[in-house]
Parts: sequence; structure tokens; C-alpha cells
Amino acid sequence: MPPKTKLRDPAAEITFGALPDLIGYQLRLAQIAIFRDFAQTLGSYEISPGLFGALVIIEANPGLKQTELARATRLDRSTVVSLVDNLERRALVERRSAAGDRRSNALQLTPAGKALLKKLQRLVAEHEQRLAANLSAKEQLTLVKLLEKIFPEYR
Amino acid sequence: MPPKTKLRDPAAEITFGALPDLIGYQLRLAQIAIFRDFAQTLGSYEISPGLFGALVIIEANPGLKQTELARATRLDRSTVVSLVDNLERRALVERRSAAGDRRSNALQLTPAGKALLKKLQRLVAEHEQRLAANLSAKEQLTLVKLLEKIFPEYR
DNA sequence: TATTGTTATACTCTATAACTATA
DNA sequence: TATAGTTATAGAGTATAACAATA
Repeated sequence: MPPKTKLRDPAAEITFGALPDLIGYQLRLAQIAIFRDFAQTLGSYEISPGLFGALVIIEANPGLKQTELARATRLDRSTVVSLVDNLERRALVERRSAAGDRRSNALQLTPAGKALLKKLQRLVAEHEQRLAANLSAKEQLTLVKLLEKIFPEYR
Repeated sequence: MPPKTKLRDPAAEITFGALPDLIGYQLRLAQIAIFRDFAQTLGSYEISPGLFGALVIIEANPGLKQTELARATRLDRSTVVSLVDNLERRALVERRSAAGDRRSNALQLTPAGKALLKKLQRLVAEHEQRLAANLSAKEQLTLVKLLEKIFPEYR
């Protein structure tokens, strides 16, 4: 007799094979959930995790060039152009002329950008509390430390 | 004098403000690196983490319906249509007629699908070893356990 | 009425390649 | 020659809404 695939009991639970043991899989699942909560938390502001990160980096490094922002965010230079377009259209970021190199832009938050970022940071802190609701303070620290050990050579 | 934004020293390193302490941020960084290594590892096979996960789930639950696959992968039903189209076009998955309900498809791996999945699983195991290269066996286990505690209500 | 799969459509995120202006 | 920013374009991945077939 040829080997036939045994079909599953349609009433049975779906199983996930070896997936749940994979770090990559659990990380992806966690991120899907995190992304949804993030979007819901910042709902009215139309700010993605990527845009939030860019705002934080620009605030921490006022005057940085787009190429530097691209490196810091792991995005292509061309992708950063639309990202900055987006933030500038909303008057959160300004492209200033950089002192000493007329090719590059010096990025800065506008006062409105700074004010918005303050609000966002409060909301993101709440979001972090929610995602870590089942983790002790010590576990949260451990988690960050372990995540930092994944492909540290690419950071 | 009006408060002026102090520009950063152009020779200085870029800093990341409060981002590195955020679980969500570290998770995103880790995932970007993992995704790139995954793609490189499975390079010639054109299989994304999502497609790999779908193959594993179909193998573990032969005969499952598209709607069930959608739930398991956290994708919309319509997204699963193109996912299955993709795998069926490559003769890795078959849509069989489901016994007892002519609306639904019973999904199964083809022999070619099973053979490919075996190869992929070996490659993914290598990929996991690489991403966890800096983690002890105990740390790997801890990491998975901690990740499972993030928004468990969405799993 | 409700569910399954499907289609048409659109939106977000991202990259590659080619261009320009400056260095 | 090389770099900074830009544009045009394309591809992946995803979702929403409306529909036909079937339950």
C-alpha cells in the first residue's frame, strides 16, 4: 500500500509543530502583538514604531544628517527621504542647511515636534508597561539583555 | 535670550536616547537582524518566515481549512488566499476538496512540499544556532519563556 | 443568516537604480 | 571620484469591502 497522508481530526486543535521552540518564531509572534498594541495606543497620532524611533533619535542628536539617521534606523537613504518628508509635512521635523556642507541636511525637531514627542513618550511608556505586564522588573531587564545578544554584530 | 537648540558635535557618535531600554525597540532590532539572516540562509528557496511557518503548520495539521490557517498565522482570510496560491503555484501545497463541506479546502503538503520542508528545517535549525550563538542553552530557554509572556492573551 | 473562499483594490514599508549637486 | 540627497519605480506583505457558493 502506498503511504497515505493521515488527515487530522477536524475537531482537534491546530498544532504548531516545532515552531513554538524557535526563538525567531516567538519573537515574531511577540512583535505582531506589540505592533498592534503600539498602533492602538498611539492611534490618533499616526506614528509607527519606526517614526517614533526616528523622532527620538533626531531629538537626541539635533543637527544629524539624513545619512546618519539612515544608519541609525537601519534604513536605506532613499527610505529616509520619505520618512523625513512625512515628518516635515507634519511640521514635526525641519531640514536645516548644514554648516560646512551644502549637500547635507541638518535635521531638527520643531517645537511642535518636541511637544508631540513628549506626549508620545508618555504613551509609549504605558504601552511598554502593558506588554511587560506579566514580567517582573528583573525579567524585563533580563529580556532586554538577552535580546541584545542576538546578532550583536549587526547593531 | 530665546532657547536655542544646541546642535550636536558632528564628530560625535549617534545616540539613541531612551530607545535601548525599551523591550519593543530591542525586539524590533533583533527581528530585523533575524529576518536578514533568515532570508540569506534560505536564499535560493524564496521562503519567508511566514511561508515557512505556514508549511510547518500545514504539515502538522494535514487537511486543515484556509480559515484555520488564517487564525493560526494571525493573517486575514484574504491574505491566506495569496499565500496558498503562492505555495500551490510552486506545487508545495494542494487544495483538496474537504470531506463534508464543499465550501472549504483541505490543505495538504505535496510530496515535493514535504521534501522541501525537510531541507528547510535543517537550514532553519542552522539559522537558529547562529542567532543564538551568544546565548547559552539555558539563556535560550529563558528567552523563549520570557517572549511567551508578552501579550499572552493575543496568542 | 452565517461561513468559506475569492477578487479587486489600496496602503505601508522597504529597496534598487539612476540622477543632481556638491565635495 | 565619492558622497548626500532625491526621484521613479517596484516588490513584499498586509488589510478592507464586496461577492458567489454553500451551509
